[in-house]
Amino acid sequence: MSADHPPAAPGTRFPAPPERAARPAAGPAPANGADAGPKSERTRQRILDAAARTFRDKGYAGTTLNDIAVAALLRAGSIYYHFDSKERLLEEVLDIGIARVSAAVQRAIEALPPDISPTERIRTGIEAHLRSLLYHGEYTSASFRIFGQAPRDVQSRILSRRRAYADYWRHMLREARAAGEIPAERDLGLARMFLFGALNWSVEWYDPEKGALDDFVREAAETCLHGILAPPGAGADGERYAEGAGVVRRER
Amino acid sequence: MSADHPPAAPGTRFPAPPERAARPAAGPAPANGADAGPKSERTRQRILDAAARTFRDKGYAGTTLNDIAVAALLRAGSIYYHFDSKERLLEEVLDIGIARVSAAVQRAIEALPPDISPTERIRTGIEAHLRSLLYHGEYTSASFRIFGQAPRDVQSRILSRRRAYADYWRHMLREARAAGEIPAERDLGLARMFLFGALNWSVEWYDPEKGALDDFVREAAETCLHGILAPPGAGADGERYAEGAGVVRRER
DNA sequence: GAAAAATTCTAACATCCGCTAGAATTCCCC
DNA sequence: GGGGAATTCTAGCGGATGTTAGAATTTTTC
Repeated sequence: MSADHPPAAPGTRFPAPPERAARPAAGPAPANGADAGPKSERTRQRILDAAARTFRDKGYAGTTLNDIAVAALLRAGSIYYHFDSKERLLEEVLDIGIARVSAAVQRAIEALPPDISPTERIRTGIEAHLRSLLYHGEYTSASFRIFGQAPRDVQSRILSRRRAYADYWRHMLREARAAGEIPAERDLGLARMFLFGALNWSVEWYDPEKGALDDFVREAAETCLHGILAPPGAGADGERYAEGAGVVRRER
Repeated sequence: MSADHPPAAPGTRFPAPPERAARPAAGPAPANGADAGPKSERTRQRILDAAARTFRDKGYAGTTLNDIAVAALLRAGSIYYHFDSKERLLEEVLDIGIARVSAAVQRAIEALPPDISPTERIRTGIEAHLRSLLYHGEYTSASFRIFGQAPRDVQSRILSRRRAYADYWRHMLREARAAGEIPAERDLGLARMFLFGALNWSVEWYDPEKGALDDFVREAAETCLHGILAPPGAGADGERYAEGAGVVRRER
């Protein structure tokens, strides 16, 4: 929005590099573990993180390389040492995003006892999907929020991963129907897209201040599975429909 | 993407104005009805239409005034005769968008018999909302798709109208609960946001080629009201859960 | 601690963007 | 059909943007 780095006064070599800020502390030795790579691979991470957050907040076209650079504590030109272009940066953010959601959901479901019902698998999937979007989900939320803004060729390169994730859900829903837990008339494609819509839209309005994520996620799954109207699956006793139930509870 | 209007060859006055294309046919006399205004108010409309479509497709920051101008069959500078700035153009598109959805939903619901159940009112609202998004809905879909990309001050100026629409739904949901048609434990705020999410996300994927809008809209309401799992409200006979129901019907 | 490799910075280029001034053209009314 | 108003166009300004080249600096290696 504003000029962040005015040109150096002539004679001065460095015009106050943007808060060189605590040179990542480095630690004893990067141990070459999972992500604390060879050396200043750390910078790459910092740029990616900054890009994910900025893309998510300002959109793709609305984000400047300088925005990202400022957030990553370096200058715009330096980004090109780590990434070929703004497009590739976007591509990687999008890719990491779905990969994480996909992994989180799969992991959560595979951790369930093998004989659990398809419905419970779906419920777990919903909760995991939401969690990965809303809890430290800069990549995941960016991935869903700005996919539609990405250039065509980036979209198509990301598409295979997205398709795989969709297939995973398609499969789950079919199993639920095969088990007789989804009525035969229900259009599974539509149901799946509406489910994605309900879940993904939450990044537009969810406010972590407003309540515990656990409660939110549980209630969310309930609403998706049983709809706005229907009674919660468990008890199914008619009393819940008793007159006078119109008291406002904790509506936002 | 590419340079659409190369500078005029010196000596040539007009470098082929971009397909002056069938000067809107004009008709006998504008009759000064609802929207066929005084005179070249028509141009204003053309610009607005082009802006709605382009904003929706490319996002706000991703849209150039030249993009809009090309789609509206004039040059970028001419837009300023009708609108003060790109921001105001956006503002008007967003405003028209919610106004239309809001009006369509309200109209549909008010056309119902007065003694109809809250549930049926909600169902009608869902169908009307979807219809106004998906059928010739350049403004409506733009309004929901790019609101989050709009500059803060534009958002806040649009907010009152959006809030009014949200209140309308809040009211309907409360009445449904008061009538005992929504269980007391259901969080109405969450339900409403999930509903909006499911509906609004449809502009990201709905393909009019894939089937009649009427069928789509009906099935959509059913899914939102009763969830993915529950049986369709009408019959409620258990047979629908019969074994072997896992045949794929018309999944996308 | 010096040489080599890796990383970051500066400065600039070419392009495009939103926007404006003023000339050119078109429209409309009498 | 002539004249004044309405509308559109051209041309360009100032600034921002993605990107690049090469110098400067830091880090690593011996």
